Amino acid sequence: MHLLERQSRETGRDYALRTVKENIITLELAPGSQISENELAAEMGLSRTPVREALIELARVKIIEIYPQKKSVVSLIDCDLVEEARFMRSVLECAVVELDCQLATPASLEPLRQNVLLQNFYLDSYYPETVRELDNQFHGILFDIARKPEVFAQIQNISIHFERVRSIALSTVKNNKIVEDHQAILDAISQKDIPQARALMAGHLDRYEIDTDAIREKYPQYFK
Amino acid sequence: MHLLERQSRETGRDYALRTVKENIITLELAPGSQISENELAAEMGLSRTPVREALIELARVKIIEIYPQKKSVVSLIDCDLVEEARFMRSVLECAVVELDCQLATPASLEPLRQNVLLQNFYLDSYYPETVRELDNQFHGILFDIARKPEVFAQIQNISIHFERVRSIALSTVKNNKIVEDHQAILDAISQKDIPQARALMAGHLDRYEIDTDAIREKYPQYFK
DNA sequence: ATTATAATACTTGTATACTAGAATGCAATA
DNA sequence: TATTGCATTCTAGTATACAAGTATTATAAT
Repeated sequence: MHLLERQSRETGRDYALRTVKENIITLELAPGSQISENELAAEMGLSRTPVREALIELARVKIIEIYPQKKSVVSLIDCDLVEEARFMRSVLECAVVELDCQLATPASLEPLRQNVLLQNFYLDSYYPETVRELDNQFHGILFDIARKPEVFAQIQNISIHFERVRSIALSTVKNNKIVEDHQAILDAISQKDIPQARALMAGHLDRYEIDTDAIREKYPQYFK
Repeated sequence: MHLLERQSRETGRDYALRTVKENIITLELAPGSQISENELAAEMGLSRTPVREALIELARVKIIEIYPQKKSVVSLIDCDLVEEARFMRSVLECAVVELDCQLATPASLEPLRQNVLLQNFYLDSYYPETVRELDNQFHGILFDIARKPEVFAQIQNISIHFERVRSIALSTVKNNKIVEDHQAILDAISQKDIPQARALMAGHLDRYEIDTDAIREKYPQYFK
């Protein structure tokens, strides 16, 4: 497992959660692989308690499955769940960009502009993690402008199914399409063009859906 | 605190979660009141561990706030959060009834019909808990028909903010309006009338929003 | 009387010990 | 050889002990 640096004031539980989550998304902890509270605890230099608390949280969104007294495994990729996550995001994000068109001001759009600039900057540098982080930030800012930060937080829980698939796709799929999408969405919001913004967002999130089949070809053992 | 009956095979954590959640919704654990892992554990006949795990889960949706090494409290009613929960539900439920109009068959609608019949039956009997349970079931069935069960599960997490407000409102607001809404939504789905179904659902969920102000008048100390 | 300080009694966070159940492997027996 | 049974060794669930931080309270000094 790839260990992250533990941040100051970060509780053991938060550290464990962040680490395990990251390793699941990057497939370092592969779909279907067994995980042990004891092993993880030892690797991260923690006791079982904080690790266990983190795993419970991950089990709640079905990204890991806990079989009591038997074992815990990283869930296989479940296309139904990925579709549910996509549906949830798509529906909510489209509603949010509509709010953004109504609520955005030049000032509140500035962080968004900065973000897209950074995305363009890192596009050719090949830092996949940074690109993914900026992508997440972009969407998070949209929820902030719409004053729905907690909705975004809740979406992110189930979105891990989505992100795991996406992290595979990012290596093979051109990121420039994604950044172009973001730029176009930003422009539509600036012009307060609600139908256009909604359509662009819907198309943007659809991009990831298409990739699923290709990934399944490549890694069939990762799928349910 | 009002103790529930522990179900067979229910883990201590699930029992604690169910109990605390119920007591928060019914205001038995009032907004703003301090809670202690030790006290709760003693009351429920458990140790701190399963209780603590339940509280962590509730803190994740901000229905309780944990101040490390200080205390934990039941969150005051936060109108912004209630609005976010309402927004999330409204947007997703409207999208789901649209799917229902497309996917529903006479057979798959049968559970929904049964549910509405039961709601009418209990309407005059004054079992507020049963009515609330049937209400939840109604909405859950809509998500099942649309094949989005996990989305419903996730919504329910944040919806506790909503439900807490609703549980106060139910005593004062006429339930028959709600059951009438449900009947009308069911009819619209049967007729595959998408615009009507969406409009009815939106109006249905709006009912709860209106009540918030009245409750605030009555229990100002419960609000942030 | 008031203020400062120290003791103490709480809180949650973490580590560890113990319990119960399930799987595995080995040995004994048919 | 095949099968049964027991022991070992996993697992997660729970209980408890301890650590670290905060608030309160009491006591003592000014």
